[in-house]
Amino acid sequence: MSKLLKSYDRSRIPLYIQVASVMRQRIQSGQWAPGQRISTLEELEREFQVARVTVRQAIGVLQDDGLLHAQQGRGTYVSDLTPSRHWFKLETTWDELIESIRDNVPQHISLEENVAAPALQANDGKAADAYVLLRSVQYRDNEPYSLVNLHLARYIFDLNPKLFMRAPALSTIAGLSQVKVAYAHQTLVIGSADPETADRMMVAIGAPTAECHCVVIDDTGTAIYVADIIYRSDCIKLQIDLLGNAPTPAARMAPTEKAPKRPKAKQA
Amino acid sequence: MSKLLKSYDRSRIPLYIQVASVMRQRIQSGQWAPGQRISTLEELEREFQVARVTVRQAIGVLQDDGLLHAQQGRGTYVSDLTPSRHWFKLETTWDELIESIRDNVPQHISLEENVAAPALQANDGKAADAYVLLRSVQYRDNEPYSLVNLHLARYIFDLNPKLFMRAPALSTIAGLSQVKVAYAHQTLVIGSADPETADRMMVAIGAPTAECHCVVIDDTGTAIYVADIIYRSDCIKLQIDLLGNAPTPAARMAPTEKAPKRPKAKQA
DNA sequence: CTCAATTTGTTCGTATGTATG
DNA sequence: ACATACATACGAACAAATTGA
Repeated sequence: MSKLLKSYDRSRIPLYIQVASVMRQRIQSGQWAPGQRISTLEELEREFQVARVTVRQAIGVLQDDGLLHAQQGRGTYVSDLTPSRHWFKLETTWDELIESIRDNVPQHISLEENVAAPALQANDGKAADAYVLLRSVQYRDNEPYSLVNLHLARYIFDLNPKLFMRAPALSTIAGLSQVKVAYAHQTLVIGSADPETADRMMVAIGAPTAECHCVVIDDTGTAIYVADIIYRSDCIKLQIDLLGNAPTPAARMAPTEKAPKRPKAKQA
Repeated sequence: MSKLLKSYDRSRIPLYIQVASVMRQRIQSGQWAPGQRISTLEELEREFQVARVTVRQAIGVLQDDGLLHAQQGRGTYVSDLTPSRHWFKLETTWDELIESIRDNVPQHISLEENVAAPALQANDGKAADAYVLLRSVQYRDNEPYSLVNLHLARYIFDLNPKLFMRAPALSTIAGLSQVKVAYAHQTLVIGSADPETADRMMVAIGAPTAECHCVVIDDTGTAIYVADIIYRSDCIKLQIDLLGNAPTPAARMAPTEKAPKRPKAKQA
C-alpha cells in the first residue's frame, strides 16, 4: 500500500478498480477526448500514487471495455468511438411521463392477485382495500434498464385487466375515464442492486441504481398506483425544468385525449 | 470461486463487499427492521451462494458500521438504533429551490477570475463573454454533502462580488433586479467520485454520486449561471410533483416576499 | 441439570487476486 | 518479469455460547 493512502482506504474496493473508475469517468465526460493520447504511465503513477502495475491493471479494465488501447512505444489512446451512454430520459411532469412511456412494452415477470398493501410514504394517501402486484422488466434496444414492482389497486386493475397486462399501467390509467387522478408524485434516491435486480438488469451486485417511488392518488385520497422502479444508474438522466416554461419541442402539445395507442411490440 | 458465479463476476468488486452492500440496503430500507434477528449464516450462505467466511466478512463490515451485532449461539441482530438517513431534499422548482438553499453557507475553495467557458449542453443557451469560476463545498451538520463548480458570467458576478462570495449564488441572482431570468433547468445523472471529490466529500473513490448540471439563462439567451454540482449519493432525495398541485404543507405557504416574483410560470 | 439443537466463532489448507518495489 | 506480502474466497471441520425441552 502506498504511503499516501489517505482517501483510498475509505473503501475496501481494489485500488485498480478505483483508478479505472476515475479514468472511465474522464472518458465518458469528455475530459479525455476520443482519439486523444492520455498521460504516460509515470504521470498516472504520480497522480494516483500507485504502483505502475496497478495503473496498468486499471488500463487493462478499460481496454476490455473498449475505451482505451495501449500501444508499446507510442502511448495509450482513448478509443475513437467511445460508445455514448444512451440516456433514458426520466420525465418529471405527468403529461411528458405518459407520453414518454406510451409505447413501452413491459416484459412481465409475475402477477400476484392477493398481496399486502405497498409501503406508503408521507403524502402517499391511504391504501386501497386490495392490490394486485405486477412485476416487470423494461427493455430498450433489447437491453434491460429497469425493474418495476407495481402495486395496482385491485378495482383499478379489474377495469381492464388485459390492457394492464399489455400496456404501461400509467398510460392505461390516464386513459380510463372512470378514474380521477388527484395527485401524482415520485421520489428518487440512489441505491444499490440486490442479487435479483443485478441479475435482471445485467449489472453487478451492489452496482448503483436509481430507485424511483411513483404514486398516483385518486380523488378519494386512495393510492391506486404505487410503483417502485429500480433503474440501472448508467442509463438514467433526469431533466428538470425549474420554471416550467422550457422551450423544448413537442412534449405536451397533444392533450392526452385518448387512451394508450395500442403499443406496437418491439422486442420478442 | 464458486461454480455459481453467475452475476458476481460482472463486477471485480470483492464478494463480501457486494454482500454487505445488499444487507446494508435491507437494513436501511427497513426490510430488516431494527432489533430483528436476521437469517442464520447457513441461510445467508445459501441465499448468496458464498462461503461461510465470506458472509461473516460482510457481517463484519456492517458491525463496524454499527448496523449489526452478532452473538455466539443466539444469532445476528439489526441494531436497535439504525441511524435513519437524513435526506437532503433536492427541489425541482425554482421557488422551492431558492427557498431551500437560502440559508446555505458555501465553504469556498477557490475563485478563479479568468476561466474558459463552461461545457454547455443542449438548451443551455449561449456562453457569456467571460466567466468566473467559484468552487465550494456545501455542509450540513458539519458533514460535507456536495461539491460545487460554478461558472458565473463575469458581469453578473461584478454586480455584487461580495454577496456572491457570502451567499448562495442562485439566491443572489434571484434577488438582483437587473437580472431577468428567462429559463432555468437542471439535469441529473449518476456518476462516481473522482479522487478530489472523494476527498472532499469523505467518501471512497468511485463511490456513486449524483451529478447535477444546473443552468440559468437570461432574457438574451445567455447562460449566466452554470453549476456542476456533485452530491454524495447517500443523502440525496428528489421529490417530484408530477401534476404541480402537491398538497404538501409549508414549502410555499409563506409568500416569500423578497423572492423573485418574475418567474411564476407553473402549469395547472 | 443435562442433553440436544441451534447458531455464531475459529482454524486449516488451498487457490487465486491485489499491490508493492 | 520477478519476488514478496497481504487480501480474498472456498469448503470443511471443530469450538463455544445460547436456548429450550
